[in-house]
Amino acid sequence: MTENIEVILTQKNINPTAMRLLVLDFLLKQSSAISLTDLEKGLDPSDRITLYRALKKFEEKGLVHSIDDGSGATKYALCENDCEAGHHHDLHVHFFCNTCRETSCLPKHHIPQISLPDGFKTEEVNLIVKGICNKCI
Amino acid sequence: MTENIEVILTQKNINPTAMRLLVLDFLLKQSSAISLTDLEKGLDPSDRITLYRALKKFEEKGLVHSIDDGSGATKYALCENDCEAGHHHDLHVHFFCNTCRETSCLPKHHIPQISLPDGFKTEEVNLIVKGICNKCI
DNA sequence: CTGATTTTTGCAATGCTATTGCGCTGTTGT
DNA sequence: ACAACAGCGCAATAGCATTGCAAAAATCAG
Ligand SMILES: [Mn+2]
Ligand SMILES: [Mn+2]
Ligand SMILES: [Zn+2]
Ligand SMILES: [Zn+2]
Repeated sequence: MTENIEVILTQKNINPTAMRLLVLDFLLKQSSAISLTDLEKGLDPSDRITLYRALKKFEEKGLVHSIDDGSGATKYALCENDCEAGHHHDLHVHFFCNTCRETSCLPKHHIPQISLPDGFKTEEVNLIVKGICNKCI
Repeated sequence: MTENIEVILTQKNINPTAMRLLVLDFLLKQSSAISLTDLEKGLDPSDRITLYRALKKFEEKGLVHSIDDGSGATKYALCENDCEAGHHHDLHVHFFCNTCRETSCLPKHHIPQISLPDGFKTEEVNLIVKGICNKCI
């Protein structure tokens, strides 16, 4: 299975270092998006900055996308496989649960077309729905 | 006109202090949402914390709403007149210009209904569109 | 294999933003 | 005048993001 993880990194042109294998392994086990602090706690003891740079590298190479859910800490989650280096296609809704404070990707839920006033041009859209998740009902 | 500003505060049950009159006056002059730092610079020399508490009070009383546009600093803008203390109705789209970095309310552009998976319940929606604004075309 | 080069890593340090505590001040009501 | 209270200014703290730099590890060239 480490083999498997290594392949994923290599296919994305990411040098599969020990630390990166650990990070990707951890990400694969998550059911929701995680913050850098979550990652740091999950892989304790590891250097926060190194983990930060691993996530940045993954993001740059199209392996993860970052989510600003308004909690103050950026969250990270694996991309669907159609993302490429420098260009993400994560145009889906993100859900933040006000109870368990977990952030989830809803890849099946695409962001609807947003009409804008004349002269405005859309480049990206960030849609966060906050409420109660299915586990907290 | 100071009279006018004072009335607005009083109607929202906000004690019209000198500092709050200045803050509201400044807010009324803006064409886009502003950060605490913008306010601080605009009203220089004023104590940042006092301004912060003025904005928080305004928000609590339904006079302004805060916007998390992903820039790292919370932005504030006056509410449409239907907001009340403790309950905002600012379900409109916000636009962040990647060029001039200004954040605008688009009160005419309501957030569409977002469908969620079974078991998820919506409480609020934050929709930020990023792109080029009409002044920066 | 060995020295040079590039990549990763770990740690220190910095910059912002948000938020709270607390004492001083100025206002208000008795 | 005095007590009670609201508002203000300053200090301090906490958390997150980001960069610089030097040691360590992996890669490459001769
Ligand atoms: Mn996502
Ligand atoms: Mn708005
Ligand atoms: Zn939940
Ligand atoms: Zn603009």
